[in-house]
Amino acid sequence: MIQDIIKAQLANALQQLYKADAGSQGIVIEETSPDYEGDFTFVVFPYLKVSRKNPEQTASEIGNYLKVTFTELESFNVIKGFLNLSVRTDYWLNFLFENYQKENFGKAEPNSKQAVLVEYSSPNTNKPLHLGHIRNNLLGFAVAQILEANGNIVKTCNLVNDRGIHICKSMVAWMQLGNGETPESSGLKGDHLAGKYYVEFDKQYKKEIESLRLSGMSIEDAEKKAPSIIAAQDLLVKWEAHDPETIRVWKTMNDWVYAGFDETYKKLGVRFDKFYYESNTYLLGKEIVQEGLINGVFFKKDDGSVWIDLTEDGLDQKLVLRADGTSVYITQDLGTAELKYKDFGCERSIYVVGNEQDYHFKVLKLIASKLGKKYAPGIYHLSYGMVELPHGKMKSREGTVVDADDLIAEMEHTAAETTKALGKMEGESEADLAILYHTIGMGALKYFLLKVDPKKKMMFNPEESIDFQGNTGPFIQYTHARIRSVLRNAAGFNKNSFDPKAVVLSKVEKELLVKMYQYPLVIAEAAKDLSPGVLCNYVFELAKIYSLFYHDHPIIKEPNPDQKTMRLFSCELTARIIKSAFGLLGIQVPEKM
RNA sequence: GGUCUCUUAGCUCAGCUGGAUAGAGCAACGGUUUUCUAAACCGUAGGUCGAAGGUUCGAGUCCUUCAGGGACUACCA
Repeated sequence: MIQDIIKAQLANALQQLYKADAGSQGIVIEETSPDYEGDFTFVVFPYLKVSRKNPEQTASEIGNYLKVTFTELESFNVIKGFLNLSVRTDYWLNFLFENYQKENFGKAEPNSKQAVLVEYSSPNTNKPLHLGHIRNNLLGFAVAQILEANGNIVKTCNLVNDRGIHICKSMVAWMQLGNGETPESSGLKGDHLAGKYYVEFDKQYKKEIESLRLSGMSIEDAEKKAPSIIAAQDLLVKWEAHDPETIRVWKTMNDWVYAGFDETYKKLGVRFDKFYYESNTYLLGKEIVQEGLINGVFFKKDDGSVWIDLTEDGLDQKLVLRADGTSVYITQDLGTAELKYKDFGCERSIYVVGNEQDYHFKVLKLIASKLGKKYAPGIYHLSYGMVELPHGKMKSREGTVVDADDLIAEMEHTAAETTKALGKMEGESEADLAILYHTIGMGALKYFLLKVDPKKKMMFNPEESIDFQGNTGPFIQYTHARIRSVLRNAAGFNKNSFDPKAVVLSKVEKELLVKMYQYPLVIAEAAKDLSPGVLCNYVFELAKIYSLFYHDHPIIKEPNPDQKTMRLFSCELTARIIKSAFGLLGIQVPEKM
């Protein structure tokens, strides 16, 4: 990379001129701001102490030194303490020529880096997926893809929360009110059917609490004594005792939900290497408790419950095993971590889970490391922010959710309307159009969710539809479609005649080349930060520069064959990068739209 | 109460380990199509980066305090 060469050159210059031992690692250069002439900028302020000259003199001195030693340097200019360096045009043209037809440009050597396990999605099986889950799924998928492109070996898994009191609530309501309703008989998708009874349960439960309260009971008591909740708790006990009828209903309902999830996952385009089910893992972790007791990490209270004291680490005491010997959430997760390590052998393990569980994962990692687990340092909670509506957080029970399937359907619908209104796709088959609408609708939705920093909470207003113009998925997809159209029209053009010396680069043309040159670095940065947003920003900037280039320069009609070739190569590489980057984000790009 | 976190244009968001005059998109207003796809391009307007101190050559970025949001602080998962 040219950046490394520049840094080495600068380090050498500082050494020779001022005897400053910076080492190329310590040198920082940045992209020159567009308002100034140059490609890269070196800020000399930190080195005034060693140069003992004013900023301008120092920068000029370094610039003049580089002019002699650095052959790729075209020119330089100095403004205050900023040394702006321009790289020779040849360098960028050679880059283009060498890479324009590389299928995997930007991606690191596959399987060249550490193995990583990414756990994401992890749904509850009592209700359908909503917008928050979509964010989780897209993030998990994109992060896995990005890590893979970065050279990591990546495995993905999904820990399905298929048991517990919330599942029993749906079951109770269905058993009492369902009259044997099934997805077939109701025409409802399985997960939506289960969700319907989850809501039914809550309605009935609330009514019961209300009437108990009217009869003089306190709220706390009413919440515990309401017949519905008692029924649900009974059911949980029966489930744990493997009562055949309970297990049968549980299995039936869960299977409906899985069929529903499967459909939604397909529409979202996410996949998993392995599914874990909590019904199989919820008893895990007890051996670890024993282990911790033996080596003194845990302690037992008089009632028999087992705890860990994390007060030294600024946290509280935390229960790891109940007095009756049953495990709690953290116990299970410790056990599951062990299981995952056994299954995949990944020392690095990423959990894509909402930021409401920051505390839990802090504790998990801390306990694992106190237990001396090899995988403890590699536990990483990719803590993403909630998706909020104008009224606040989404709550399934209260029906204030943006349903995943509804939203996907709406996005496809809007894509169809917009496409029809533009009228460019007339004559295409219905089947092709359906695929296109899905591609564009999902492109808009995915880009919308992925472009914001995962760590930050984000706002979604259902009243305002997601844009298809500007900084959006469809704009970038459109840029790709446009390039493909140019390349189709240019088919048959003889690309052999390419003499770099006969080419002149305009400002935009050069900007485009420099932008494309950055792609490998952007993948590495996105992987380092586990942030698909970095990639979104990059590909948007690329598409913008391309659009300007396209607007200002003829491509097919360019008379100079070398210039024309250079432009076609630029088109080709831009299209490849857009397709590649969007691929990592899980977004398809159309040939026409 | 304690811990964590957020606050940048009317709205939604960028801003890399401190660097030049704080950037996009949407919304508003005006312009560009006999020419390779106008889901595009160009322009105008819009900001005391929540507030106040501090650190230094330099702070949206680091530190402190305060204000206002949010999350967590379950023998629920």
